[in-house]
Amino acid sequence: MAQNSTSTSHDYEEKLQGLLDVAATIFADKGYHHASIRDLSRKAGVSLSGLYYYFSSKEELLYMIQERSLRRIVDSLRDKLEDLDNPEEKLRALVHNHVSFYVSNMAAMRVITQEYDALEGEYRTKIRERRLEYSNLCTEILREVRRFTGGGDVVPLNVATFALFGMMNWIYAWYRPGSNVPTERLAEHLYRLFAGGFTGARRR
Amino acid sequence: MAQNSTSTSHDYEEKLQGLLDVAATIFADKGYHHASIRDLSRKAGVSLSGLYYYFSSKEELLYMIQERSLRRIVDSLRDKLEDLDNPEEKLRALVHNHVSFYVSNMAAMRVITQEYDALEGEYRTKIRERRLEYSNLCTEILREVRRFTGGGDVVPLNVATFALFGMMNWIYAWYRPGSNVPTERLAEHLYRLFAGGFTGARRR
Amino acid sequence: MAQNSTSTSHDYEEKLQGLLDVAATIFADKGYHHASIRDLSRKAGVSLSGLYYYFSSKEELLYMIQERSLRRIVDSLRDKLEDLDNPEEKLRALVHNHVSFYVSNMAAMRVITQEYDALEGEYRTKIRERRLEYSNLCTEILREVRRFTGGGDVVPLNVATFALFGMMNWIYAWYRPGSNVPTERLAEHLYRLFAGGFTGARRR
Amino acid sequence: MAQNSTSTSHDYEEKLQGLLDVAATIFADKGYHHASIRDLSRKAGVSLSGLYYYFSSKEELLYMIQERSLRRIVDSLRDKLEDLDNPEEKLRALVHNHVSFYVSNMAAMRVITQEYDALEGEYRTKIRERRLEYSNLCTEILREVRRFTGGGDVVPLNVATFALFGMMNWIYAWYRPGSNVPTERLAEHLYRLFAGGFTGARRR
DNA sequence: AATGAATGAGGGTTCATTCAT
DNA sequence: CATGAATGAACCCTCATTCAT
Repeated sequence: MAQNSTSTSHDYEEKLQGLLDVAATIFADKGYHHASIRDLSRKAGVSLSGLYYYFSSKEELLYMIQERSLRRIVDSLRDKLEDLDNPEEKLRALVHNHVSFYVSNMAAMRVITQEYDALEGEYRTKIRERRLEYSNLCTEILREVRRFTGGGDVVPLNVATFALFGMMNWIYAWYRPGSNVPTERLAEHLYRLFAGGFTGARRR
Repeated sequence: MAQNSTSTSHDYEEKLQGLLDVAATIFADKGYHHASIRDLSRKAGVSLSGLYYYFSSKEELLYMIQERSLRRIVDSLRDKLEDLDNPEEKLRALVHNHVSFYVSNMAAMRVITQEYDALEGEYRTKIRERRLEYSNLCTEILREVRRFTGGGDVVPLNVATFALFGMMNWIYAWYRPGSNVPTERLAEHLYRLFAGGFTGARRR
Repeated sequence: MAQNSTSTSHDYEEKLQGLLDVAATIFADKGYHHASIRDLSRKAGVSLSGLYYYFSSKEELLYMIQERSLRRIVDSLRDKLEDLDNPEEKLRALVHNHVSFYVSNMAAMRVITQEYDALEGEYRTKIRERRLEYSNLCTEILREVRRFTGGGDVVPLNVATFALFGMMNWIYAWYRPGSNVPTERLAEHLYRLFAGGFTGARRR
Repeated sequence: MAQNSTSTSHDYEEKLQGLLDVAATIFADKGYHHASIRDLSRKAGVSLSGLYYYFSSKEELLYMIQERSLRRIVDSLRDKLEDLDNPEEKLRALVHNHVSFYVSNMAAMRVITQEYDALEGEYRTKIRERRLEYSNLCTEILREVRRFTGGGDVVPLNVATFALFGMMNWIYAWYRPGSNVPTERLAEHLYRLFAGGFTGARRR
């Protein structure tokens, strides 16, 4: 209950996350390569060298942004799936989870979507694994949906998976939160567009 | 008819297009900001300063790549639409046109998709106009489709438009030509996924 | 006799010497300027700032390493000289003392040999004095040898002195302890090479 | 005979060599790691970035300095050896060649002597080979000398080789050209010191 | 129509050192 | 005694671009 330690790793974590947030914004705005550590230094009010106490390279910074957001989005999805049995509801949960997370973390999600190629070596490998984990989760749900609705397998599951992610990840290019389409509704639109095509694609 | 001048604008045009192609590949690979004019000089076998005879800045290079490809894709679409009356066939033509062009010009299309923000000022304005022209074309077709199939207007047309482009533009992230899904079939898959959802979204 | 204080200058001295040893190794390996205090912090298992309790600057660290080793080598030489009368034996003692100390303190000796120029101001002055003391000792012995063997003074004493130190200080560049030439023998080889030339140089 | 080309690779070579000379001086003065490319830029009157037209990294600069001097000293030695048969004369030529080159190229030679460890990878390998070539040449001459003078093999040839180089390479630490010992005489002193010990070492 | 040589601005990163705790 | 957190200065290097030739 007591919470009286003066300076703990809690402070560190908080400051680090703050830096990651600012960095995500900058990376989203100018692109990873065009963004400079000096930009971050300026916006975060931390000296250039002081930043390196929190990460050891610009690339690690990029990695941390991607890793943390991917983990959060997948964790939050798994949470929601636990309470659901109906495959279509699961798919619906996935879309709503993704879209809602995307909109509230536009910067980080855009970085994930656009700056994967900027990672190299081990960083890239680890992020690839996390992405794969996520898309596999999606593919499995789609498999259940198809089994459940009895649709023909006209469209390969992986094509469908990527089509869905394409629809959702393109959001950054046009959608602005606070527009006349609320996020909830946007998610529902995308869900219906995709699900309608996916389950209905059998007849033809 | 005469073609006897030793060095004509034909040569110039050919060489320029060659440079644009190489540049598109590099920009697609490394991203606009990370790519360097030196990379282009090396890959194209032209001296660094020699390049500046063909374009006046790196940004103009980026602009030309985007402008030319956008023009070609829209022109080719308009061509195909002329012969069609059925709205669903028009939508189908749009998807096939986009996907087929995308796959055979992966580099340039990726640059269009990902490096729009790298443009500034007048360049950006002009490309925005071309993009708008293209997406308006799409929205109009969707409007016709909806009128034709009599679907309810659950999903706003602009949302649908962007969803469709999202699906198609995500191709670069996963599809490799020569895979076991031929381009033709890929286009058909995407068309059915989208059209099924878009026209079927009324019932629910 | 009493040794009951919990933390004495003995502890301090011991820890300091440990740090100097580690530092000497690092300086020898990477060179003074290329080595970083962070390297020392890592290798010594002491925090970066914690190091500054033991020395006040990187340069002082370098100074202490050189000063202590120079003092030890000269002290040990003086000790040995006390028991000797024969000039040639004195020269032999000098060579053996130097070589044996050099090999067992390769790191520090290499630092002395190579990083004198890195010192500035007072530090440099003090080390210069110690070096001078040592080389004067050598020159004096050579003078005695020459008087004793009656050789002509073809080779100036200072040239001979530096030639001798050159031979001995180059050891770091090629000799590895544990090779098939034991240190004792190495010293004897160098002694004979030099003494033979120095005392024999008269005839010609 | 005509030599009227306006701007040729001759200019380039000349400028490069000039830069290498200035760089060698700086490296000799401050040490490779402590010296900065900015120092070179300043002293050479060339912009920082302009330097990179002539070399691609600080390390390549170091490599070129070492490589060129090593080649020159070995080439010049081979030249002189061609006219000689007597082994002792060959040894004498080696010492005179080394010392005279050393003194007239003090900076570069000091860099070779002191900054070998700063090289890494391929650069290091190549310089090691050149050094080996040189020291092998020396060892072979010593072998001939021993055979010729019939001395016992008390001192291993490699020990003798390194002792000789040690004597000669220590020059930078004390000798100043223009002192009261002319270079010619210095070389002769060192030759006699070494040769006397090496050939005389048999008697004992 | 093309190039070699050069530049200023800015990039990411490391460094020795400090200071409150 | 020892540390975590921070900093200013300096580092090497790359960049898009220019200009005389």
